[in-house]
Amino acid sequence: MLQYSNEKAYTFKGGRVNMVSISDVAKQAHVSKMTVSRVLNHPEQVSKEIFDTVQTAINELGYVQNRAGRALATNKSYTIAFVMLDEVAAVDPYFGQLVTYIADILNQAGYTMELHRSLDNDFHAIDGILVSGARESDDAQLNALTYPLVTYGEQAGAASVDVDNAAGIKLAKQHLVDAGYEQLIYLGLDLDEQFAQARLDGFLDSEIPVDQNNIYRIANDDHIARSLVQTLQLAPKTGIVAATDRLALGALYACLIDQQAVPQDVGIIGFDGIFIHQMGPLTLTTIAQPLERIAEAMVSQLLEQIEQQVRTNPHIVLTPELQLGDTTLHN
Amino acid sequence: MLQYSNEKAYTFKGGRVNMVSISDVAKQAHVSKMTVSRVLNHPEQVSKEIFDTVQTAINELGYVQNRAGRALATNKSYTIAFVMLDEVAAVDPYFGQLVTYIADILNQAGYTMELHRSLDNDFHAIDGILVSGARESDDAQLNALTYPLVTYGEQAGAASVDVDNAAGIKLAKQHLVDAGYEQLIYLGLDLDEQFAQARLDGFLDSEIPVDQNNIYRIANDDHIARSLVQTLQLAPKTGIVAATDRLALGALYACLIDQQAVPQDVGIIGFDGIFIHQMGPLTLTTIAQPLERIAEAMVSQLLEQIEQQVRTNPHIVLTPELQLGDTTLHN
DNA sequence: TTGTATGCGTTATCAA
DNA sequence: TTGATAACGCATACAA
Repeated sequence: MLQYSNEKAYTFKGGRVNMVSISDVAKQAHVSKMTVSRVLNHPEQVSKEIFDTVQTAINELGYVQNRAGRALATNKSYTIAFVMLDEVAAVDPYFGQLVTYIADILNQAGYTMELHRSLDNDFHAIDGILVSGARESDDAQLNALTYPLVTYGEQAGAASVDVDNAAGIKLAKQHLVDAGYEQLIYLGLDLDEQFAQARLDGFLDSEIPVDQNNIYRIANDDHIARSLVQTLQLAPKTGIVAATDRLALGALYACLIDQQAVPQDVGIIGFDGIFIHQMGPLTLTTIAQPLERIAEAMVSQLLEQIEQQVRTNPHIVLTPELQLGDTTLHN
Repeated sequence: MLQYSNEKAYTFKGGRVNMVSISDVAKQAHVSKMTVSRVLNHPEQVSKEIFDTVQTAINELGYVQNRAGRALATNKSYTIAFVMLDEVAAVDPYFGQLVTYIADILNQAGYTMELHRSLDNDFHAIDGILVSGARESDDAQLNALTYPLVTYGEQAGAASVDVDNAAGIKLAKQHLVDAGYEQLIYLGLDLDEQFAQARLDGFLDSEIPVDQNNIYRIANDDHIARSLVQTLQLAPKTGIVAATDRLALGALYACLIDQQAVPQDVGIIGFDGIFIHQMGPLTLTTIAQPLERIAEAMVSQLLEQIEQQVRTNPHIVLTPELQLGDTTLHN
């Protein structure tokens, strides 16, 4: 099923085209290579006249800096590795957003982002590493890395950026109570990971007492959540706190199928706020992870380590925000 | 809301740690630099004894090749730029999968993948470019690039890999007819893009005649699709062909709310098969884009250009596949 | 089979 | 303010 049609074909002379180097620019501008280098890196040290001459030459020749040469000379590559250890199938939409934000922010700072999917390969020519989806079993490998490093999610022995998961769930509870829901149910994850535990802890927080019998822990699957919720006898004015938007969506389906009025009789609030919350028959009310702020924090912490040439291990915690949708009552 | 706790802090001596070079290995193994280089690049030219000695030295010292040095010497960087021009919010889950496949495949081939989000920045130190989400307005910029280039989706003057959208929709029609649905409705996109037109063309294909009055074109939004379908009088045994899974999901919501039996009375089939199709109360039957094959085709076509040092413009078309779900009747 | 000399493009150092 | 020289780490060409 392949269609080939060679309309235009030209060779890349000598491997690549456009091999204008700093020497070519220097010749064209009748100055030394160093002067050209200074125009690029320390323009304040160059006289206005020469600066203009060199700039003109650069434009005329279409000179583009060769990063390999610079990397070799400066021992800096202006490249950051983003290592994505999560299973994409499980975290899909979140991944796309995070990687995009990080790439954009790094780009603005003059860096390039490489994408890696494993810690096993050697890293070459990078100035630092960002990691998402690391587990405890990755600790040894992470600690063996000799690069500036920031992880997403708490990690021993490494700088990290994380969301305050417990605070997020407390926010969710408060919102449901404020909206007049009287009985709270928790649809949680049966995962043995730190964030899952923290979200459960948030639900168990004593400020708003809850009934231990109303806590369920299942896999992060909307179909399973739907089945579970369909077995429950939901009293009027029930508020469902789901540990993820995906679970919340399952609860919503259950209500829809069983003719429960959402948000009048049952309120549903999810967690994450990334794509999935808007994929239901109703837009979910959710606790939104501040992905852009997460990306910014990860990058700025990493660049600080690079600049200071010191590896530090701060644990930066960001508070998620309530994002109103159509599955809870509110003004 | 920041918590800092510096447990361990050490400096990166001289910018980075671990600056073992080929010279250090050579010294340790009592050979010349060239012999070390050969062990790495042409092991067959080296005697077994020396090979082992050098390998031992490499392991002992923890030597990692410096890519900048190699790039400078060989004029190859073993780095590919993947330029993602799509709006992430619109194509979210698809993007995550594609970029992941491409990164993995490139990695296996010994390449590193950089992620870019614009064609505006200069590209340095790359061997080739992959592009997704280009529009006609990007043609000029793409043609100005002097690197080996492959785009996803048809593009003038560049090699491209695309899905046979018309064939996919024809597959969908055939499946619905085979399943016994008698009246076909098309829920299409109002976009002015090539793929949207191709999918419509597939529905209009004369092999299975359709009624022009049963064609609707809207934005790619499940809420809008739901509203639209709710206004339709769906005769029993109606088959809905949706141009995207997101539109199909909207149709499914409409049926659910209006108590139409899916798949018994109404059959629904989507297009894309990436994440969204499994996010509904029922798993969608869909025409799945072969993302992994797309990624493989893009990479292999690009590497071929790089190897041959020739820019060619084949148009590679891949056929999508029917993926059965719970929204159509079948055995 | 192994070693020597040279150059890739850039920047830092030092001298003018 | 500008320029000459050396160095970064590696691989190619050539010599031994």
